[in-house]
Amino acid sequence: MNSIKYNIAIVDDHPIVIEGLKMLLSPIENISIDVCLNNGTSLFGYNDLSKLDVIFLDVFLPDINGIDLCLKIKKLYPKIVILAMSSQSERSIVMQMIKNGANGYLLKSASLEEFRNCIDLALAGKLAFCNEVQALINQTDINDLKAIPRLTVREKEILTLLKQGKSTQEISDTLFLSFLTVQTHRRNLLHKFQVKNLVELLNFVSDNGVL
Amino acid sequence: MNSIKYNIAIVDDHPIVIEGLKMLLSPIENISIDVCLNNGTSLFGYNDLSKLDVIFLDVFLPDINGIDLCLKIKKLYPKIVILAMSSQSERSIVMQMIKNGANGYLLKSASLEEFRNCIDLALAGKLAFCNEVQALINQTDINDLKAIPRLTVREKEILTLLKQGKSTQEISDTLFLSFLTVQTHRRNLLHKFQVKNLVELLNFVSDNGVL
DNA sequence: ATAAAATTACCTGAAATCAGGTAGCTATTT
DNA sequence: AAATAGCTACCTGATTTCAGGTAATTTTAT
Repeated sequence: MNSIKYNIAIVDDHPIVIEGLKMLLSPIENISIDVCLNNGTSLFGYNDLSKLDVIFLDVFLPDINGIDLCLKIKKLYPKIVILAMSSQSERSIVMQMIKNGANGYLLKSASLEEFRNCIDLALAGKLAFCNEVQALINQTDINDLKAIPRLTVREKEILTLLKQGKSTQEISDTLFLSFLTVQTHRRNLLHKFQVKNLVELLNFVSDNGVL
Repeated sequence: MNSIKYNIAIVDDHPIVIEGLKMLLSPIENISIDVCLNNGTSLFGYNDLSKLDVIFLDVFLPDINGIDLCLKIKKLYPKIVILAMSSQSERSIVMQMIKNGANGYLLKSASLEEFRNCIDLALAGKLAFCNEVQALINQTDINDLKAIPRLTVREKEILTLLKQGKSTQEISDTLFLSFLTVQTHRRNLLHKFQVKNLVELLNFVSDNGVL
């Protein structure tokens, strides 16, 4: 056997999942698990990032949004195959992940056969989805028409505080901004998301994993 | 070595987690993994249930609530050690699980060392928690002092609509009530839950599984 | 049967949100 | 150098929420 070895990285904040993946990947001969990380930022501290062929990427990480992380990696190294993993199967998240260049999407509830199939497909350079996600992709959903707006840093800050139940006054106090400025940001957020009040905004945000 | 072998069962709907646990448990000599299941009901179809010593039990299962399942198992076989596992660390859930007889609670984000420690502790018949959960248990939480108020039927109806982002006017229209009546109910809800605005109310409701 | 709880509804007034507009300043990109 | 995007801040006015009170009617429980 002189076949090329694929260099693999696993990024997941659940050590137990990393172990499971190792177990799953160990019988496959032409791969080597180079590095396992439990957060997103340390990936950029990894020296041999450019040498990686495949990254197993958890969508929900403690530090960085997996969706944004995927885009960052792909911008730097478009050739790296990214296989997204998560526990929940929210259509919008799957779609965003694919839009950001992910080569596949696996639910952690997928069977071992599905995992193996997806790994094979991904190594072969194809898009790979577990059954449940595949079904999700096939159905055309209404929520897709409503694109998820891109938020600025300030807007994210304010949105986070709104989520905690803070009032405009409290937000302006904590961020050292004018009351009127915060009002403007709130209005812009409602407008961007096409919703009519704060609760609808927060519902959309949590349903679509915006933050 | 003629030490007694512990009979272990793993109940989790994520095959990858089962693999991870197998990997983790495999080096430990005095245990044998008897059965791995991906749902709760099939546990009762398992013939040698009474012979089990330890069950690793996922809290969120597709068919049965892990909290209820724990109680059922403990009623039938109080001697079986149950180690609960979940991804989220919600205090109320951890507390309920312990109340229902669980011998430990592990987050899937716990380190491998924490897993090993907890397994050792549990096998020794002690309560076992990962660090994060232990911290959760130690802190006397404000939410505990704040007892969950009992809601009337009407209040539940209105709360459900508020959760959907409906305004007072919309609620009064859908429930055929006066605008002023709905206002009164809203005020009563805010007062009952000791919160200052709608978002805080809805946060409390979803954090404590009120509805 | 009577008490307690729930539901409905109103009044008043303060506070906050929502909606439209404008506008200066800064940083970044082309 | 000019254009674009982001952040800041103000004005006005309508609408909604929040907070206090009272009170009649209906339902539920003892």
